[in-house]
Amino acid sequence: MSNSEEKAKIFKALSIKSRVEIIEMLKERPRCVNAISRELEITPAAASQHLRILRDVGIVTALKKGYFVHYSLNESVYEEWCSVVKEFFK
Amino acid sequence: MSNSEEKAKIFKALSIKSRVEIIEMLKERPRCVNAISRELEITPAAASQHLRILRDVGIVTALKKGYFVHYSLNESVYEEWCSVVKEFFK
DNA sequence: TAAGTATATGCGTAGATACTTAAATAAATG
DNA sequence: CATTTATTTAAGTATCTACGCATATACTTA
Repeated sequence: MSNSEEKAKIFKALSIKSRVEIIEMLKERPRCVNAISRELEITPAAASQHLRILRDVGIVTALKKGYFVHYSLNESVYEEWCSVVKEFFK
Repeated sequence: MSNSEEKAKIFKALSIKSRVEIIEMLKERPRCVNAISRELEITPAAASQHLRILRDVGIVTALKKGYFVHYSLNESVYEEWCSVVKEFFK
């Protein structure tokens, strides 16, 4: 994947308000789908779908605990994104 | 516009490889549509449409010179985007 | 004014995307 | 085992998007 394709991929994952907000929330602490959907006032299905997209690009990880799924920020991918984006916006 | 909506708007404008590349090019120096379309190997029409989208969000400006239109980065908007993005990725 | 060049725009198409509802799956618990 | 709760997935719909082509517009120059 070319450099600009990589950047576009990152930006695309964050091109929707709900997903930006999910990342902001997960920067504070991990949360389950229900908590996310309640805070963002979207249906659990919609939250789940956004989380799948974020999982697909690796920025969040899911950990099943009982019937809750705890989503958290993937710190190493986040750091990677930080450098890529800072390199673009320098 | 909410803070995360603003961020999503910025990310969305950059969610396509061609547009990321256009910004990279314009960071170097202004260019006309033809130069952009040739460098990116896309039709002038496609370049023009991407430039319109980038113009709509204010990140580039168009300056007509004869029958060339010189596109350049809007430095102040770019600086604004830098702070918004750096605040998100800190 | 005719021809050539640069850019913009309208329109159609194919594919992507976001969202909703409903059903399926999985785990906990009475 | 039946019920409840959390999450995912499927299916459907509406909307958006990128792109190409054709055409229009604008400007230059012979």
